[in-house]
Amino acid sequence: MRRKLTPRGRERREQLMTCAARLFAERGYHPTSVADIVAALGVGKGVFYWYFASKEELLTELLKASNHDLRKRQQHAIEGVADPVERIELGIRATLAWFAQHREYFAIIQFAATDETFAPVLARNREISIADTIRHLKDGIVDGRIVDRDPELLAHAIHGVVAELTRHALIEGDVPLDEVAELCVAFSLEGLHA
Amino acid sequence: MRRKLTPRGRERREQLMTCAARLFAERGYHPTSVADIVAALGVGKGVFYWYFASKEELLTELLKASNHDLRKRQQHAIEGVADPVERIELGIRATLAWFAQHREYFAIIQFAATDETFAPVLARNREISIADTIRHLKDGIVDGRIVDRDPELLAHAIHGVVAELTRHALIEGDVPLDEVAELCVAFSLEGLHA
DNA sequence: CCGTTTGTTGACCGAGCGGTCAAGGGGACG
DNA sequence: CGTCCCCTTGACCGCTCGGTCAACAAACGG
Repeated sequence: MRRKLTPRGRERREQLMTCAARLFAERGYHPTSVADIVAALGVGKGVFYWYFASKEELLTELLKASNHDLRKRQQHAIEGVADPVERIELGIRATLAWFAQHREYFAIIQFAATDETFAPVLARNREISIADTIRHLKDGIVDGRIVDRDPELLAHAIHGVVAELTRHALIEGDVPLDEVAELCVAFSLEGLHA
Repeated sequence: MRRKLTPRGRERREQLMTCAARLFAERGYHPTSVADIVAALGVGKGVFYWYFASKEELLTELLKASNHDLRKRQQHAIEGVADPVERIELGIRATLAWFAQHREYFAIIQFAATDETFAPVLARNREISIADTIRHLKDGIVDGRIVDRDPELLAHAIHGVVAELTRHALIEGDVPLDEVAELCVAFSLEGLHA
């Protein structure tokens, strides 16, 4: 494993990450061997360990990079919008749109949550995201537009709706994404109430 | 592996399942070896393969048995209640109460969802549960008490809220379960609306 | 008291894993 | 051309895994 990379090296590293992400998503982390990853790229095993210290480190990098990318997209989506309820809505839509473009990561993240080696990384990612949501919720509560309940629990509830409906939309290919996003927002704002 | 078991045999089988469930929850499925399981029980390796054809079969049995138990509890909870909204509420509370008593299974189920070997079993369990919820939702929609939106998506939304808040309540030990159940119900019924 | 069935043991096996490393290619630069 | 250094190779290592099996113990019915 080396730290300084030439442009060529940086590309290889990215190839490895992309390829590994696809395989992890398809077959799972443990069942995918390092040999599988390098074979899929048609290179020798040493290449892997030139760019990563271990299989474990690769997944950690994958989790960090994907979360960074998602977060960037969310922030870009709500940029310049003041209304807290609207910010929540735009955040939800951005999240769904991101996962639609990076389907592989859903399975990977879900696995990582079950493995105590990676759970900490994921927990940190989630905490940040929850904290963001809590901020908007508090603003909305102050404005009297959002029900006055524990913002942390509310934030988790929203995350739950988004996560499960994202999963459903990604697996059942026939559900139009817009419709799902619509319902995520509507359900979060109004619940089942007629 | 044998099919006919004496009472003594049935007890051993249960010991293995309980023990394995604990280890799977603590360390994960793949990282827990069959040797670990039998060692934790202080028996030889042959015992495992007397009761189960494979490690895979054990987890499948675990998933089926746990789902059967949860479902029994849900049905018992809503038994004799006619009102659809109330049935949904009682179902949610029963689910949370069951997971509070069987914490191990949350991690196990979450892992199983990420492994294509076990995903089908889990998908079937979920389908059944979603179908139950859909029935109540449709009743509520007919009554005009529930918003007229796609019941399937609504059912998934409810499941998402319950799953995520259950996870949060189980991991953050300090959140009182009643309060979480309360919010699950309130959020599902009214959303964020003030 | 013996035969049968049920349950248990732990050494053993082949396979596959994550990870190492000595050796060698090839582009850039003098 | 020589000589760096980045990158690549793939045989190899130690180890653990899921799973097998011949032998044996314990319980039970007759």
